[in-house]
Amino acid sequence: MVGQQAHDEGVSPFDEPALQVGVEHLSAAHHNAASPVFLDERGDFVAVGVLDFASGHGGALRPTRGTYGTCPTFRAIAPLQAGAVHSGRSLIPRRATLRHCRAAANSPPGGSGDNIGRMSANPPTQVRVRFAPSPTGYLHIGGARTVLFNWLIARRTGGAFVLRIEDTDQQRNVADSVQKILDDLTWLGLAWDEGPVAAPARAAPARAAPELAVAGGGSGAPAPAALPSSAGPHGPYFQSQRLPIYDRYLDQLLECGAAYYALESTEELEAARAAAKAARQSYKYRRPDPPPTVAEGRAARAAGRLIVVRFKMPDRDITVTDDILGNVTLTADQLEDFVIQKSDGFPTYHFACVVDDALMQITHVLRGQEHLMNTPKHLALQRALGFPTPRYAHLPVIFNMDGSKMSKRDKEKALAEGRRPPEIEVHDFRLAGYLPEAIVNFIALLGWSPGDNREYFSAAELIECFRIERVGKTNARFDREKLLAFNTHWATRVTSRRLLAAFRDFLAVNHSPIAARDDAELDAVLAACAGFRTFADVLTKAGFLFVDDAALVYDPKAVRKVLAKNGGDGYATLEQVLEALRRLPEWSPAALQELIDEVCRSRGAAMGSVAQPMRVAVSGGTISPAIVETLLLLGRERTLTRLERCLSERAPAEA
RNA sequence: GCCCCCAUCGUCUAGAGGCCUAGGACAUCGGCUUUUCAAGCCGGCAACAGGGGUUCGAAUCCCCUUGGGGGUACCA
Repeated sequence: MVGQQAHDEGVSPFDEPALQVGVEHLSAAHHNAASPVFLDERGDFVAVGVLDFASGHGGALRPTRGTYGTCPTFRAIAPLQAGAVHSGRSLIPRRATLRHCRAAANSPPGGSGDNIGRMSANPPTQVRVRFAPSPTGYLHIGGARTVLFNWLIARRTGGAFVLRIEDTDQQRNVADSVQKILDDLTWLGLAWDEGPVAAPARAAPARAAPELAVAGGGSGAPAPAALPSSAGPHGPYFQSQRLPIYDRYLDQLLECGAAYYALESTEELEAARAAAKAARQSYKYRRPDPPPTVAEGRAARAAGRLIVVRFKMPDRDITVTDDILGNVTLTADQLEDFVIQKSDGFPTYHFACVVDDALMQITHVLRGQEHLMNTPKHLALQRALGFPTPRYAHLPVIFNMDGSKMSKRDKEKALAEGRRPPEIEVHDFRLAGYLPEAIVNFIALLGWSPGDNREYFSAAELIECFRIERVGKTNARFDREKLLAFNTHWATRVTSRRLLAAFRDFLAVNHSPIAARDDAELDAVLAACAGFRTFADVLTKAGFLFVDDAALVYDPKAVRKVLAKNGGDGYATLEQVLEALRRLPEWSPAALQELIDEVCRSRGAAMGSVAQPMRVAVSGGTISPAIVETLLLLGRERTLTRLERCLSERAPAEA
């Protein structure tokens, strides 16, 4: 209708008065079909708009409320524009570009309602997402980000978040690592709806109200088997327990000729690759012609040969439609017949993943960008098996600040070089004293942003705000300083009850004897250390409370600088302080403060030259809570004991 | 080598052809506060990788270059 007509004329037929002004003045301005310029009543230049008719897709203007311009496809985004108000000189709609115009035009009207935006052009009855780690260790922080985004989509849409363990590589599987991953996820508060059933947590629960990782009534005790059991309607959720399922589909492919046994040995293939490399040619597996028959393959296996099954990659280009990256096409010559079953009978990742995604009715696949090149394989497999294709979104990668990949090997390297190992896996951050709230908030911002200036988000707020279309394409670097700032923030935002629970978790995972202290004491410590960056800082600042008076170690540098210098002035101060403290009738904040003030006055000294000697004497170093807090926490007896001990062990004075 | 993806302050990012003299946050640098370490408050510095093109107008669209990343397995 109007749109098409406008397209032909190259001028927008506006139907609202405000817009007609622009049209009337159009002739006065420089304009042509491709770039009209609009003037306001006074003839001032106001706007705007680019119509790129030449390249075949319109673009248009939507200068004021309720109408839009020329591009037929533009109509599709009208719902997005509803209610938009423009003021001032600019009449450019904020969120309408050709790019989006096109995307929206391809979606059925009304398809962007209460779902996850671009990822649900065809809203399924239920969104089902999954995280599919292979059990090789603790959960990597990058994996945590992938989990988070999946989880957010599931929670936002009321869909299901499935956890599936991809343990098809028997060499790489690490014992106990499934439980570790489960623990990490639980600690982060990212509960799965279907998947392995977690064993009881090994440390005190960190979340105030952790969502429990049991679905489908998985109330029983963990199975005594090596692997935890699964709960959910599409289980088991361990690929190693699904071998018969893969075999069934494999036979189907073999029988219809879509796959074949490939007889080459690993050595032969390696030699062929090496030869291609030596000849500076790119290697591509060449399908035997004709390929071995199924009977030949089975006979070879029966004879003990280690052979694989390959999938016949169709000889055509394959385009991946990615909700973050757009369309990515791989040409036929880049696609080769790939292995779907290894010689040990296990499926490869590609095969198991496709079969399970289909059987588990996964609708959206969000995974790391390292999987982008795998997707054409998966698409072809889905087509051959008659499976639907889920929507895909490949997430940008997370790197170290120096641009290297964040790898757990970084930890070993640092240790070997005598540096403090960096936190790489979720568990490392837990041990280091971070709050899961801060981790979740921080990693959410790695690749995603809400579009406004907000940065602090609780999990609930993330669920509300997160949209896949706001995930960027660029790789991010992991800025530990910023994480620290987020942790500092969250430590002051969570309730004291929650903070205490998290602190207890920190103490428990670190096997700290302090975990035995009672709530009141730990609460007081936490309060005195307010402003701390991590729980580890709490220990550096208040750790002196938890050692025996006789075992307190004095930092020689602190003693020298604060007590012994200036002819032992610090010690002199201490003697006076000790004397006064002994006579202090009441161990209260006010009384202590008054006492310290009095010592300052009588000595004509600044607060610092009284408080610091005291701090060193009772804590052994220069770092502790505010001095009154410190004395209160320590109590009268221990304070006096430590002051006496400090004076009796007096170091030689320095000038 | 070949294929693919990406490119705004040091870092995470906002940016949807004219709201840009490019915004926010972290870091950093000043200042305030001060009893140490933190925290807090105020302020400053700081970016469109380069080159072409399209356009009246480009951070934004196109091309090339450069840089970064990924893939090129019987790993996932």
